[in-house]
Amino acid sequence: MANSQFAMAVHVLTMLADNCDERVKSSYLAKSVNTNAVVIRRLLSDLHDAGLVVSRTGYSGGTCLTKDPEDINLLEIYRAVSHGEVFSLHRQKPDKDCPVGKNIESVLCNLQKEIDSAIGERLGRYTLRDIISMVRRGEEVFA
Amino acid sequence: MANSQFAMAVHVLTMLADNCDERVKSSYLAKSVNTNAVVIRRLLSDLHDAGLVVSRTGYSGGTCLTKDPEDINLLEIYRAVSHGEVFSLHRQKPDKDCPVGKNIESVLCNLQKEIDSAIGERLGRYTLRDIISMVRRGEEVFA
DNA sequence: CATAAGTGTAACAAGAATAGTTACAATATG
DNA sequence: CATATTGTAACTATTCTTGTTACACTTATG
Repeated sequence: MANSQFAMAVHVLTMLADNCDERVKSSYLAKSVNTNAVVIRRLLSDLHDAGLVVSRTGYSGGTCLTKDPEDINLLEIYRAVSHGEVFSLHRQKPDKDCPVGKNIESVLCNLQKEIDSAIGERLGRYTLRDIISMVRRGEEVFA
Repeated sequence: MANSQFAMAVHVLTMLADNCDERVKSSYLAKSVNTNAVVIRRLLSDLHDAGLVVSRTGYSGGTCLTKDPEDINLLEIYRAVSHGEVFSLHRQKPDKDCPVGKNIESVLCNLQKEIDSAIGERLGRYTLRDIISMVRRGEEVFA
């Protein structure tokens, strides 16, 4: 199944950035993302582990960013929620008796790293502040 | 489940490049990749659609490359087998009544395109010939 | 021309990952 | 104490990829 955690994470963090002054509830985020509040809380748990948000339980609980939106870049978000790589290596180990099978994995593994770093470089260019600006510009454009 | 089509495709095409002079059988490829021959034939079908290989049925049938290895770059291979993007957008459409929900998708969609083009740029740097060289170098190193 | 060795592909089962749902303990406010 | 909220476990549902079986069709060869 397609993994939409990064999309949801950016969405959620943008909402939090847009409500820096208050604790935002998972049910509120869930409504905007159009999913279940538990799904949001699981996502927030990962973002918390990455040090991006902090939550409070109980009455008037909710979640806030730990930093200013301009200090959170998309690479951090990507790293916080994405397990795995751009493309996967072989599911079953190739045949070591074949000259190609024997070495193809390490070649692909290096390639994987190179692609990942290219993605990281690109994602690192944008902060949550940029996303907010783009979202707001979109609002004007399509209003 | 993790998608390993690109890894398998590079593996298979490398094998074909290593055996340019003969028609290679799906069972032979399957043994090196360590999977079922039908899985290989399905993959070859995609590669055929992309114009990278040509097959022949019947007795002494099999598959060959359509071009020299130096004329096939990794981006073509990636495009031939990968459906979908680096990260997925929302599974359910976000709430259009929320200012963020309303616009976040188009922002993420543009980001998706930008990341994809970064990947494409990087993959375009390498040809199948480069992969063969790397595989061979690996052979010497670990022999 | 019969047989053997292939590909192409459909149909289905198996496996794995993501997301959705329910339930409930723990926690904080008033 | 009553209420609202998070955190998380457990289970189900959905979706995607891979593996397997089966078989029609194609080609070379004796």
